[in-house]
Amino acid sequence: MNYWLVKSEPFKYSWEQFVKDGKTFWDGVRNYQARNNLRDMKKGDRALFYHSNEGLCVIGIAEIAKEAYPDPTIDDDRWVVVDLKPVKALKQPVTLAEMKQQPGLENMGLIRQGRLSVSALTKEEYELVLKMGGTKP
DNA sequence: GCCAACGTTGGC
DNA sequence: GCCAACGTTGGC
Repeated sequence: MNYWLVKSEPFKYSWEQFVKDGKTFWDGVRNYQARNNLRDMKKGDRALFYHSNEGLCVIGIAEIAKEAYPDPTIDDDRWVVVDLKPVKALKQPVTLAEMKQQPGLENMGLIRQGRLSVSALTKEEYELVLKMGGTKP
């Protein structure tokens, strides 16, 4: 099982909307590194759902429901999407500021390379963030 | 709204 | 294939 972190601007697609939809395909990735991460996702992997721009916090957990397939929204086979479904919200959102202060998270993709919209997490990082959010895996 | 970080593009 | 210019992202 692998662990990931995906970012979304709440204006564009919020956690609330995600929960309401029950499932979504993760499109709009136009960055090769992020794309490669998407391709590495396996069904059943877990991903933290992060709100950028507003909130600046990890707000919930998603699960990969379907592995990467060509982006249906554009005619360009360079880009792929994955299907995600919500698992649960964190009891307590974990903010970027908290994660920056947290020993053990200094190598997180989100902190080292803030602009990357899809990044990989280690199991330790993933579990630490959940713990900070008062949530059991 | 500003600015830093980073990726991409295009001229040579 | 290098590198400067430019565009985009996202935190502050």
